[in-house]
Amino acid sequence: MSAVLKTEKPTREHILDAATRLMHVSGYRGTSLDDVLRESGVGKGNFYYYFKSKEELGYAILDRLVRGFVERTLEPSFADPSLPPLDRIHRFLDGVLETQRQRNCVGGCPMGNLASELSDVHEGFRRRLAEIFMRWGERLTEAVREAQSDGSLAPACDAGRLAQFLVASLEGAILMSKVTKEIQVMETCVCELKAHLTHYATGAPASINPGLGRARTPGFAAGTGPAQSVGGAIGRVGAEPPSEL
Amino acid sequence: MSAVLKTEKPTREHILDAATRLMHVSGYRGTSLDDVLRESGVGKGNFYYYFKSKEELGYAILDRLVRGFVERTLEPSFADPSLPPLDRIHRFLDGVLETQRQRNCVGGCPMGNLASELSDVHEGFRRRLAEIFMRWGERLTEAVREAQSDGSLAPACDAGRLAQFLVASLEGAILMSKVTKEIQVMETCVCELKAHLTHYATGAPASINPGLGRARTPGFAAGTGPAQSVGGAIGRVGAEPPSEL
DNA sequence: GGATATGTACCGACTGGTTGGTACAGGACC
DNA sequence: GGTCCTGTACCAACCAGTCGGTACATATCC
Repeated sequence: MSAVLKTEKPTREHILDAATRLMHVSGYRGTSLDDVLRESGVGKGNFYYYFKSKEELGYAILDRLVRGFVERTLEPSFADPSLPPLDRIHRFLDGVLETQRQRNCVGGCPMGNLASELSDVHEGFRRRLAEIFMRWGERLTEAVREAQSDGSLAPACDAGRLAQFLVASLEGAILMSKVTKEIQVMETCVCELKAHLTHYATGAPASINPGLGRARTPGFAAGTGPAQSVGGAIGRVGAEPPSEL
Repeated sequence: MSAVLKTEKPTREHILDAATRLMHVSGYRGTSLDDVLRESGVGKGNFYYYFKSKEELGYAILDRLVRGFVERTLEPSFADPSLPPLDRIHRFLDGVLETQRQRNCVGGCPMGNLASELSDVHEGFRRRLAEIFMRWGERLTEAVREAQSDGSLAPACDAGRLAQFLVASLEGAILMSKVTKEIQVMETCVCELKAHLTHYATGAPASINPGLGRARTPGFAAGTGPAQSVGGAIGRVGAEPPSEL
């Protein structure tokens, strides 16, 4: 023991880690306090010392989640000065895709999940989530504007609306690859979104979608069976969660 | 009373109606059996006469939901011979948008909600949902192909991938307008999707997004507050549910 | 420096209520 | 009288949240 490093890892952080992991897979309602306590090894009384309710735990998770997302995914892409503005957007899209690939399509977007689960049932969560998505959209808008003043995107295009569309489509893409458990769905969507951006490029005559993708992915072709879930991937997330979203 | 019309409305249907309504807003886990029983006025023993478990009730809801969606939204759009193929796709997109508008952005897509809530937690639901989205995508693929052979969409474009993208983006758009409670978000996305299709048109030089929308909607512009929820819209769905999705 | 007090961190039993599900008795209709 | 329905009483498991109490390090006072 001794006083070598007193702050080994504060209990509050332990709770947040466990709860974030569990709720990412099972949702807010699907995760009981007892689950969180068991997973984190913290007693009940201790939990209520740090959080006054499950609701407040949820808020704390959301706060930490969005901070991690901004720091680890959003800003590293958009604030990279070595990349041309349009490439920064591409890198962002690829980043989100890679996160889903690393997770084997398990969990989806934690913010999107909470939005789906709680928006119509808990106004406090709804408001916070709406604000999170708005901020995300605003940051993307900025990135689009940079690409416009750089000349790689047409200035006539409404940056805010395009950004809104990108956010929504990404969320949908994550959800669809979560339900099909096929990363190919997300690959297709990201590729299609890049094509959409390209179409707004200043002088581009527009390329056509199959040419942009990797290795000719299937899409909805013949009536082959769906899913064939990745062996035991359900509920298993590689040890340390790679990163948020 | 009397035998005028014996099948006034079978109990099973009553249960399904109530459960569908409740789960659309509160989700699968957020809706208890007691809620369903209270809402439908059916006793517990009676419920378990028709359904052997809550899970089976969920499956039944899903079956009815997808049937309704195909009959009331998908086919009326895609099977309309009076419309040129590309317009059929537009009409479908508009239909989904209108449904959300009528619902005041409450509920979102019931299939999308279940997918988000259960995909990583219940393999049976996940498989069924994946198949539903696949069938939906296949029907859209067909529609895209018709537009291709008609000449209004470029034949080089991969119909399956485009359809997959449309489904995912629509789901994302519904989710985002559910969380922001602003139909404008969905309007923007639908408009952007139409533009995306236009870009794949055979000879089109591509129009730019603001020109396609209605009345110049805001997007992510200044840092104005979000949401400002529609007066009392939360949880309120206009008497009879207008239609599914 | 020793007794007293205070604040932080923690524990696990307990409460009242809800959950999905069962058992079973009685009614309606043929 | 038997099959098809239906209402009610009941169950164990689980839920979020409360409670009384403990351990301990640091301050306060004499």
